[in-house]
Amino acid sequence: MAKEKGQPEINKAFTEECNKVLTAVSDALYVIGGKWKLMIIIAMARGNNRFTELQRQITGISARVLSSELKELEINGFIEKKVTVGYPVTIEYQLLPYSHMLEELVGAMTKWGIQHREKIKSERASGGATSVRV
Amino acid sequence: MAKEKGQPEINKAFTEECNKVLTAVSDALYVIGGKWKLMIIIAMARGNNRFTELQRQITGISARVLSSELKELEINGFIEKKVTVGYPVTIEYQLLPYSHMLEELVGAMTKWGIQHREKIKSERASGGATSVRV
DNA sequence: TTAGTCACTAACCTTTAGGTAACAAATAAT
DNA sequence: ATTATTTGTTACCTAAAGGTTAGTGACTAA
Repeated sequence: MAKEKGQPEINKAFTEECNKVLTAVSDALYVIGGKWKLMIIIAMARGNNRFTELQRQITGISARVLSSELKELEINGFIEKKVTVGYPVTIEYQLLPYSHMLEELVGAMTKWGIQHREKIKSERASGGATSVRV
Repeated sequence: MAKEKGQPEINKAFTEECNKVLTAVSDALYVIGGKWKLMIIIAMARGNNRFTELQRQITGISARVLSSELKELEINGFIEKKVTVGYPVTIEYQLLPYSHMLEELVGAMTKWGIQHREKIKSERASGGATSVRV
């Protein structure tokens, strides 16, 4: 079937565009991948700025994990830790502008997640098992 | 500071919207999270439909992982395995329509990933270490 | 005949993400 | 005086993700 001998320059352009996208997505997943990073940013964007608030809003996260994720987010320039000296000392985390660049991504993911849940629900309702053939 | 005594109904609306988004994102991450799922879908959308093509296009993935990820993608309705009987038997994977609903998400992630890489590069160039202050 | 490709699978191992529990220092509430 | 809350840290452990190596059966090319 002449394998990849035909249209070599078209193939190459495709491959390059593909690599560009793959690299970008891989980069993104590297910093915001994992179970919690986006969730923390989402909760903070909705006014949860204290450690305990975050722990309450994000069900299932433990103090240990929240603490280490906050540190990573700070190192990567997404958030800032603000310590207000006084009695008592209060600690607040603030989103930095860089976090807002994630809004489009979060929006797209939210939209997809809602559609996905709908799909699963309607599949359950109509008794359609997730098909596996061959 | 009257903590959460003021504006209780506004707080509640915020919390609920927040929960909705958190649930949606969590649902999305559950099915398309991880290092490889999106990458496979991206490569397939660009014409890589054979096992070996995918292995070549997606640098770093092993046969074992590719095989198991393809199975999961099939179970979740993203792709389909097509076996063409003949000499030799050929096996092709096809994206199902459901995969195309990920396009917006992939687009947003690609865009962000590219911006992120630019940011890192310019930080490196200007000698700015990723700041950590307490 | 030998070597190579395709599409995997099995067995095994390492790494990392994340969970659990306990503790701590300070202040607030009863 | 005691108990609870806030904001974590530390040590330990498990489970899941993913990597490595080898091998298979069917075909193809040299």
